[in-house]
Amino acid sequence: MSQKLNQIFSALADPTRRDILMMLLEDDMAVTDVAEPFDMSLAAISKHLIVLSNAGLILQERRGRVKWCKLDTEAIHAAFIWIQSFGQLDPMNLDSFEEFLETEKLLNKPGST
Amino acid sequence: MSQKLNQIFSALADPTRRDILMMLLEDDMAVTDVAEPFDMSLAAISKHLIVLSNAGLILQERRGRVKWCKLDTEAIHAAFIWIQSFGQLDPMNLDSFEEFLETEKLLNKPGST
DNA sequence: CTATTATTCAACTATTTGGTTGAATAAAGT
DNA sequence: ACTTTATTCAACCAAATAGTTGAATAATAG
Repeated sequence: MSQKLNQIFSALADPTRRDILMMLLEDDMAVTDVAEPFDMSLAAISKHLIVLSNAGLILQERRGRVKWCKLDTEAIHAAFIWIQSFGQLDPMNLDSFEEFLETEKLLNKPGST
Repeated sequence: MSQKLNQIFSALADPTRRDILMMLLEDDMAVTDVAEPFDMSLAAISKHLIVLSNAGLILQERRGRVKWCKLDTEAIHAAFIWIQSFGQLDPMNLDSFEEFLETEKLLNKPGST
């Protein structure tokens, strides 16, 4: 579980990989097509895709000589849940929650207890 | 912005650092107290705290010879927003959304277009 | 002033990461 | 069969990461 979160967060820590995920939001893609917009070798993209796959952020399925990549929501969901549970952020009221935290920050100076 | 997300996610990718954040959820702590439960040198924890601080996940404030660490919600909020915008996850309806995605998975096989 | 406590710095090490290139494999197309 | 297309493998490299230890700095206590 902790190990899985390690993989998910470190996969998300790379901007190329986040871009890939965004691209896959549009549609499933072959490895070559994923690589196309990047100024980077195909092998490098292939490695990024393996990292994403190991983290459970994408699924890869070979069809003939093409390997299709598609989003897998499982991992992103796990990350989402972790962050959500962290500090009981209320996603429906982020703005007001933010205000609350701003107030907290002012009131709850370190050492004030 | 992208750079900030890099820092936030890679800070969250380490289990020691996630543990530290969880500890700080309880209360603000001095560096030495943060280090106490870990089987690791103080210097190592100090470095982890600097990583968390650089990512904007915590704030550190020196009071006398003690440096207090407290959560900063700014960064976790940014990560939350990124993930939330990703795939338009509706946090209030995660279960039904999950079901939706399961259905999508079955219908939207790669190469089905 | 001296000792103690809290924290960081500096130097070093091992491992991981993100990239490269060229060769290898796999599946079609002709 | 031969060629092209899609992807990965293997070997390599530079930089970053996570840890160590011992010395240095900073502030408080006696």
